[in-house]
Amino acid sequence: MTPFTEAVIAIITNIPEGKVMTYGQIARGAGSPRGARQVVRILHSMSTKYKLPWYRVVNAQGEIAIQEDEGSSLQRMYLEGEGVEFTGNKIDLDIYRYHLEPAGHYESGMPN
DNA sequence: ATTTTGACTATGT
DNA sequence: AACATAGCCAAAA
Repeated sequence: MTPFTEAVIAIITNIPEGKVMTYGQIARGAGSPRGARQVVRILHSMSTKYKLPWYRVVNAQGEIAIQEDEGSSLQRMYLEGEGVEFTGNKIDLDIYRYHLEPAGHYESGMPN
């Protein structure tokens, strides 16, 4: 198990309900900026074994990346069940994207 | 060893 | 907004 794989699993596991992340975003967070397709493979092979919320992962356009015969309607059902709203066949990432906690994010403008 | 294959993305029309 | 193209990179063939 590579560090990258472990990081990907950890990140996906931590996506909260009602939020989504993109493949590329996960890859970057796991330390491989061009590893979106590797994230796909990991999901493909580990999603059941590690009980990952695979359905909270969408492409960079906010669309479900799989085909109907692969379970796209199930994915949409899961997401809508968590309150994620679709506009057409897309999700508004400005609203539903989950941002990983950046390194330093303590209040910068906290009045004292 | 080389080629093909994706649940992808950024970029340019 | 929708489509094409070129990168991408590990696993499978």
